[in-house]
Amino acid sequence: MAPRKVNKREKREQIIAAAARIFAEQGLQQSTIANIARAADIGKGTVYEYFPSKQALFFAVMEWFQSNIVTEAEPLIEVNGQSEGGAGACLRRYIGQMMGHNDELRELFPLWMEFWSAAGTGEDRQEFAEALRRMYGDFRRHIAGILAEGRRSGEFSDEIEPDTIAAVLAGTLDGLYLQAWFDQTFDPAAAADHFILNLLRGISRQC
Amino acid sequence: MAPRKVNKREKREQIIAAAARIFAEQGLQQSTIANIARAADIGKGTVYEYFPSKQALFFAVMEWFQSNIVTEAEPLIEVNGQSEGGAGACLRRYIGQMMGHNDELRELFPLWMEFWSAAGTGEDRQEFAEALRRMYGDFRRHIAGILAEGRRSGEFSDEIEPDTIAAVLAGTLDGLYLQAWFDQTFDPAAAADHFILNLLRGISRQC
Amino acid sequence: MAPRKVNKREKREQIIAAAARIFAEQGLQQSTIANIARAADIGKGTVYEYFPSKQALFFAVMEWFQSNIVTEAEPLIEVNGQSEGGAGACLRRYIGQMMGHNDELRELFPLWMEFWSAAGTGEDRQEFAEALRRMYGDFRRHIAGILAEGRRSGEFSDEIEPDTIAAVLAGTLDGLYLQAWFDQTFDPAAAADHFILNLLRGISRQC
Amino acid sequence: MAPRKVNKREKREQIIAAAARIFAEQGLQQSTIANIARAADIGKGTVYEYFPSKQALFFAVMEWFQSNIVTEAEPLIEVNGQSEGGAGACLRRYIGQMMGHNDELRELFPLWMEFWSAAGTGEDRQEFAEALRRMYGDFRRHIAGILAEGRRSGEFSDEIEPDTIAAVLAGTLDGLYLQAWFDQTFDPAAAADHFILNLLRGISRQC
DNA sequence: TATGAATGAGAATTCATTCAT
DNA sequence: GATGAATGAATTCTCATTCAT
Repeated sequence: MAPRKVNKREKREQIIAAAARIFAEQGLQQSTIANIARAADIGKGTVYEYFPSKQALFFAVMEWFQSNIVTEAEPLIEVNGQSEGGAGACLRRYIGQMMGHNDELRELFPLWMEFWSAAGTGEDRQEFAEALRRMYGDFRRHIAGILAEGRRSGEFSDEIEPDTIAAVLAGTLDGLYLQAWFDQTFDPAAAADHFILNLLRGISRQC
Repeated sequence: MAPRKVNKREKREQIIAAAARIFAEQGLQQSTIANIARAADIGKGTVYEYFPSKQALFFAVMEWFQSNIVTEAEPLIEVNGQSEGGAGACLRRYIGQMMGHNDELRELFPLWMEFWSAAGTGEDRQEFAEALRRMYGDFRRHIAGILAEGRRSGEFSDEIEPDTIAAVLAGTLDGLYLQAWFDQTFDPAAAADHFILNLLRGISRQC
Repeated sequence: MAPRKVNKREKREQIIAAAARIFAEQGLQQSTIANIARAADIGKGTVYEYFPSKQALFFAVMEWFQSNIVTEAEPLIEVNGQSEGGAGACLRRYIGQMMGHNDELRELFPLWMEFWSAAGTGEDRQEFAEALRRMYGDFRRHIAGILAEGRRSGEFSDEIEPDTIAAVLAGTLDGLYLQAWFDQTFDPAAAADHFILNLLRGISRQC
Repeated sequence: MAPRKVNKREKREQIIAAAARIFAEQGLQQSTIANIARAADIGKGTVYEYFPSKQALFFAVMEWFQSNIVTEAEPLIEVNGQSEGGAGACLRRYIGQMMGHNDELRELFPLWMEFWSAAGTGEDRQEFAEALRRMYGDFRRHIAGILAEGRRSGEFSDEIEPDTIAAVLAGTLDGLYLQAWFDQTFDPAAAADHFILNLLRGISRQC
């Protein structure tokens, strides 16, 4: 009455993980379903048991990426918000966390470029752009929250616009990774910290 | 003696311009040689008289992009470097120039994403990465030059690392465009200015 | 002793009925085993417990169709053969019966086209052609029997060839359904009757 | 300035002819573009230079079939309508012509079955049904014209309905071919003639 | 030099069938 | 017996590239 018992959820994750690796290595276009299936150690057809199309699989990878990476840093804020060292310290910690992802994720960075590309052109760009908007939205909100808190507490100048700065910082982190990708000698975490320190000085009230 | 030499160069440019438009609209993958040829108002085979392959054409677009866009802001520095308002004002002007490109170039922005994608994955990524490195290098050098000048003149703090901040700023501008691409309500030029003002305050000596 | 014997036969019928519906709706090619299984409310694998292949299932549908439809009109002849109104009236009734099938069967008409297609081309066409030959044979024999009876009794001309006319009439009925299928305004039963009346006049002795 | 010079019209016909052969031999489904291309002695991709899809090619075959076969008999009527032997003789000639197509066309008969199948089920059935309607319409109109002429001239009974009889006869011819397909011993032309003679007797005034 | 007709390698996707449970 | 997860053969269609004219 019952066929082979598999954990569909788990297998789905397994395929996504394999696909993420392949997509990161070869790009969306060069990655073939055959490659991905081989990497996931399953048959080509099996991929289609879990995802209706290559595009859908790519989108699933994107969502998986979001939950694993962007969301990962969230706890840092809620808990430590004002406690240790104020908003400035919190911001440094948060940015540091974002830049210091483990190596596995670092290897997946080219995925970002594929996400951008997918959102920039192509049939389903709206869908991809929307997903990216959501990712950036999360991030912006976190940063803006910290900045607003700092402004409210008097740590930061009244004149700063938390939303604007948060948006720019979101872009900054992307750009840092990008620089690091193209210039292997570049240390994005250290650069980010130096930069943030100067920025913090600029937005501090006592400045 | 060489009756069509000019013609050749012109036609090459014409193809590149058409290709840039198509690549920006449809992405590298979706753009077909047929489309590009049609957009350039020539035959498919003619494209191959000027470029050995699609890949090579894409690369040529990249180089054309660099000369047209990145380099465009260069004069601003040399000429106005220290003259009007010091290094801070110069930096603002330079960034403003970079963010304020005309509409034609704005429409070509998706090309960036394609460049990144090409440099992140794929067979010839090294070549593309190298080209991007060069583009960013130009930019970094300009910014670092302004910052170093400001530091030398005493306008900026001794502790700033011009190269690091320049690298981060390069990334920031990319990120700003990206934010604007995904969020149509976002004004990258205004955001950049607000951000830069705060940063300048942070790196100023008197702070 | 054989606790599920009946169940087996019933389930087989259930699958055939579902398959007939799906085949009629979607055609042999477009119908998937998955669709059929779903329509029969069983698992995909279960279909293979009852039929060795899709082709075999299709063939089973064909045989089921024959027993349900073609054979259905048979009793009309044996019983009423000469009794009511002679051979001519009998022929009209028989044809009328064939054209007046209930709606369920009318919906299954596209199956005929699939049968033809299967018998016309493809690997196993011989097998399908043989089955169709049998179906048409039944029908021809019925008609030829009526015609021969009418000739014997003097109702029809001596010169008619019952087998030939029966064969043509078999084709005529197919063609009528076909016309009706493509032209929804066409009433095949009425047309058949008008036609048969004229034909009967032509084969009558007194003509 | 000018590439390889080919007669596109001719090549199109060549592909259609090859496709018709393959479709007739193997059926729509079993025929692959690869087979067709091989039969037409061209590359796979070339097929797509002339037809956007397999479906479209099949449709083109259908239209080609119509112009070659149905239309072929048309001249017979206009010219000989009443001249030689009256409407009855004309009808016999016309039907004879339809049944007596040359061998090449006879071999293509399975195409009909594929046309029906395509029109009975599948995505684009409406389009195919419409095309068949048109073919049958031509045929019906020819026959009905002859019958109406015969009725007007007093050769046929006033009570016949030319349109109805024409519709049934259209179906009859289909059916005859079908019978002949399944029963190789059956001579459709002879059978048709015997049948038509009896029918003509039935619709004649003096009967 | 310019062209576009021809090509075939390659990729996504489908689905009948198998088989472990 | 019943099931549906897994599979890969097979097929359609795309498109960069070649080359005869």
